[in-house]
Amino acid sequence: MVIDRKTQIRRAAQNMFRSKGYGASSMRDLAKEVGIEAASLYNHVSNKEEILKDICFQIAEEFFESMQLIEAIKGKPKQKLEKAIENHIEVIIKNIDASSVFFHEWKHLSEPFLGEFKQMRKKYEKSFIQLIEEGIDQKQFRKVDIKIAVFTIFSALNATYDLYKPNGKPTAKEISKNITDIIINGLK
Amino acid sequence: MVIDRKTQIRRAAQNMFRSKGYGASSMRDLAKEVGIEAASLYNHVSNKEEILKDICFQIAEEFFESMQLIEAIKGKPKQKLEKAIENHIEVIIKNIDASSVFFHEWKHLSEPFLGEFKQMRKKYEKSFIQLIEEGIDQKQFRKVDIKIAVFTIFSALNATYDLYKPNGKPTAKEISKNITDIIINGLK
DNA sequence: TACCTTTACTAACGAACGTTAGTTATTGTA
DNA sequence: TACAATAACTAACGTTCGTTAGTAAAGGTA
Repeated sequence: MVIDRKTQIRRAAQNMFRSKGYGASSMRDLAKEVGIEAASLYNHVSNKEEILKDICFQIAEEFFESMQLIEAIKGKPKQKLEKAIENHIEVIIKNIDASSVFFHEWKHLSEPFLGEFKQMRKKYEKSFIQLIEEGIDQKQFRKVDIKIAVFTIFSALNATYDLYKPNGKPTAKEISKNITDIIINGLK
Repeated sequence: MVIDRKTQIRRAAQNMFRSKGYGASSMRDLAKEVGIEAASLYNHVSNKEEILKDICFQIAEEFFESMQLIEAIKGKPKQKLEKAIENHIEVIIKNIDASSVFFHEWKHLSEPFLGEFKQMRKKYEKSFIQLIEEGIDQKQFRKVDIKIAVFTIFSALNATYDLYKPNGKPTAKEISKNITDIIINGLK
């Protein structure tokens, strides 16, 4: 399968930004990875930040889409939360480099993208908050501190980065199942 | 209280590395924050990486010390794990900027520090793994996938960064109690 | 064939980077 | 009072950075 230069640049950037960080990844490094000169990158992207912006916003899009599917479900909060976590982890795994950049490198965006980004993230968090509120209202969940719970869950989902190895064990499903299990049922 | 220049530099660096990242923090920025010229920094530190190294290794030291206290306790695994989590969060909160640097900027270390750092972290993780293994053996915990559990817990503890605001709500104790509660008992 | 678009190249720009050299003012100590 | 140490400064170094200008080769289209 042939992939075009822009995609090639994008993939190299995801990988490099993830492993070295945005600031430590130079356009020259990136060009070398792709196999062209640094100046040639500018035939495909307009500047360095655009690459970061595209990565961050595309992943944001994916998270949103997966959440919209959840909100359409007519199920109990517990099932919805389980599904939301599963979807979230799936998005991470399907875009393991890009989503790591999404989580850790967004702060290098400048305005107006930075503000827009933060807003989107807040909206996504709110969806999870509502899910847990619903669950508490319907007595499916204990009466936990919602804000702390949501941030704990979000952080816990980031374990995926340390756990997932392409084409290896544990599989995406196993990771998803186990993390969900710990969040819902705890260790005890 | 008078604090010496080196401490002043260290604190400014912790704060700047955390908010902008190591790569995006220049010695000139740092100097400005301290109120001196960039060159003057070199009267107090030998180079930029040394600052990062000192921050990372000092926090590593604190995590280790807190874990040694745990291992000396003669209690049940569940209590030990609870105490370990509590201590861990306490170290984070007591060094909120520095520990954030510890978690996110260590990758900018070069050898031999990088290798040494990774080794220390692995050792610390192993302590948690043993705690959970013990708990499963003694049937205080369910039979979860240990590796996934530990990484999930570690990640969950990082929620502290998003939750803790100096001299505000929620307090360190509240954060610690709630996160521990979710990890041990789950949402259900 | 003639032209346009695409994509690569080399060369270079100005800015910022970490760091060093050399100097000076201040302070503590003999 | 004389000397040494400390910590600040200015100036500059060589390097790397993101990016632009200008050009050439290749391929598609009229």
